[in-house]
Amino acid sequence: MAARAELETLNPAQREAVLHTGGALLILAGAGSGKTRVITVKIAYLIGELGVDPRSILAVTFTNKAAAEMRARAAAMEPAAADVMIRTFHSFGAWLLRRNAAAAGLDRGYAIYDDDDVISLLRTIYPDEPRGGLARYARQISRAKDYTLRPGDDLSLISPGPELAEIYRAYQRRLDEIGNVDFGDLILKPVELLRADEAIRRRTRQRYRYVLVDEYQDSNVAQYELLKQLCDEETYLCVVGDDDQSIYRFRGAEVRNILTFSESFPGTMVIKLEQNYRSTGPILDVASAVVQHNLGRLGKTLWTERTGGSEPSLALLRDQDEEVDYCLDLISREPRETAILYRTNAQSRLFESALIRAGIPYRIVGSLRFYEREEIKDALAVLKLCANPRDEVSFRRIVNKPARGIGAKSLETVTDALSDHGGDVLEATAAAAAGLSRKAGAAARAFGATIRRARESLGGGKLSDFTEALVRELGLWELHAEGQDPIVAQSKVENLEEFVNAASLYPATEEGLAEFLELVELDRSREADESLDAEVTLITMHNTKGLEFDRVIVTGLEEGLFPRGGDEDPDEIEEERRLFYVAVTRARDELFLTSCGYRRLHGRVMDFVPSRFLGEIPAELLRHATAGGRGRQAPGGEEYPVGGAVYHDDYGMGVVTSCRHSGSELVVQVRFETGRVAKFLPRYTPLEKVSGDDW
DNA sequence: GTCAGAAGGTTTTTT
DNA sequence: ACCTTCTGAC
Repeated sequence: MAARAELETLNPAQREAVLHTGGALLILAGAGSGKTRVITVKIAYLIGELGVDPRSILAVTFTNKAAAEMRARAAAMEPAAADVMIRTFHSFGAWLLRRNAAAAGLDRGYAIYDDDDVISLLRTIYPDEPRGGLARYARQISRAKDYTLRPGDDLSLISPGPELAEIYRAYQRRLDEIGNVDFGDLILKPVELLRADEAIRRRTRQRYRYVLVDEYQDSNVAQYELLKQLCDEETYLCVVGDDDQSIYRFRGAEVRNILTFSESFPGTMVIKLEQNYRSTGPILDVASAVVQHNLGRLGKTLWTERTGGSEPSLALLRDQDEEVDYCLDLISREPRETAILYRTNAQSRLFESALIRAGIPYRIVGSLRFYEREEIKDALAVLKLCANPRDEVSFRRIVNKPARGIGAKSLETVTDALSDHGGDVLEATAAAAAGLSRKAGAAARAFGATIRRARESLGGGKLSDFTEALVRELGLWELHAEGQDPIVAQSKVENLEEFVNAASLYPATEEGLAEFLELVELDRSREADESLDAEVTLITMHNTKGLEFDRVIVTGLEEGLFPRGGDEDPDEIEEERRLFYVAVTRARDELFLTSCGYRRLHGRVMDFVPSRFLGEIPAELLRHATAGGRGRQAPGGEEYPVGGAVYHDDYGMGVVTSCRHSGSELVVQVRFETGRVAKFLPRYTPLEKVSGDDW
């Protein structure tokens, strides 16, 4: 269907958003309100009806999946949309840097370091620092870049002391010497490039007259700065997002970007998309009731024409085992597309083993990622080293894998020689080989020669053949094929084959290699088992964004687990509340909530009180389910007098410090003789009242 | 270099 | 509880 016909099927707000021209536009699109549709129709309309050159449109998303979907849907309406620049923020940044490599101080063959590579690089600078410390530095540096901060800037926002500046400076110097970039650089470097180079800035602005941004609530400060650099007074900027779905603060996303968009871009028009096409009314009521408790929001109320629908249900359960039973019971009683949502990945385990036991096929999203597997990272390191012989991180990963006698001592000799060879590890290896032991020297020479020969052979043929031959020649294929566990080995070989296969679309040239590496580094979202169409999906709440299911079970609604942490940071609680909103609005037809009285966490059993979010839902919106599974114990309803003595099997004697109702639950707080204070639900946790005589 | 056992540390993770 | 990382002995 062409854009014009498509327009007729939109609701008035959607149509207004598509037709809007002039100044900046902020589309506040509630969950399930058809925002992707609006963007894609807008792209098709610009091209097909307004005659806009598709090459002058830039559409930015956060995930490759979203970009691919946008491209496909726009092209279905308007074939010329194939020429629109539709990319993720990072991929656009990488493209801009590759295109202006010299001006950005980079080699065209630069590779992108992922988080693990960043830690490895930090380790070369701080060899004695434990991994946890390095990971913290890596996080802080990454966060600093999210805020466009450089080592010389005030970093107190990220970390109080002076040490971060020094670490960041040393890290960046080393990274620049190597000539690679990290994820943060893919945004920050383009910002700096556009700021510093007027000609490139002018050229880029002249090319993109229309800039569209999806999921704007997830943008960070650096991405905002990039938009600022891309847009002049004449650029048409349209951002789409939902402040209530901003859930990546911990990664540097700034809700303020969307909250203050109108001030940042004067003359902004705001259009709200509030009609939801996904969920039933009662489900939206639950979502709205909770998210309304947030102070920092623009405010929007979802509504739907979908009347009826079953009442969302809350089950207060004794523990995880009952929770698992409850979910399986729902699934087997009435099979249909169901997603089991949880806050932390650790919670998936019990569900997984129960589903296996019950013989119910399931799909787990986001567990072990393809590109994080050892064998794949090895193969990637091989290619990265071919692309950039200054890549010390990749060199270190594979130079002695499989073991060929190049130990720590030999490595040190090689890296000591680096500065004499412009950082080229292959040259340094050749030069240092003479100073090594006979065995290490020969091995190092052979390793270096293999990589060098491979680099020289670039220029034709298929990248898949190139990759396989090299990985085999280096002994990595054999290493992984002959692990102790034949099942593991089998899967490793299959992964390597899949990796090689992915490279077959690229030529074995320098450009082909760089392109393939970029694709792989920037698109690691694919799951190993995405083809499996099971009815049951296990997934973290974060991972559900953009997805929808007939039936959703939100599990683990317990204070301390969800929301996580205490009351210290109100912003954090608001973020968790948005996560609840995201989770609930994934459901089309049925919503179930569960909360456990106690659960095993970090090896010990801990008591939990129902999540505050449950208390924020008016009682009439929820049906209270009785527990399935095994029977409950301890009759509820009995009051515990404050000051009265109680006995708990694990904690011993204590005094009641408070006793109140939370929803329909009686919550008792006890201070034990040990000094420990804990809350209990007497309905699930045996808490024996002790008369004064027994003390 | 490899292995076993100890110690440590545990949110979420589009790129 | 569980998984990764560090350590010391062979």
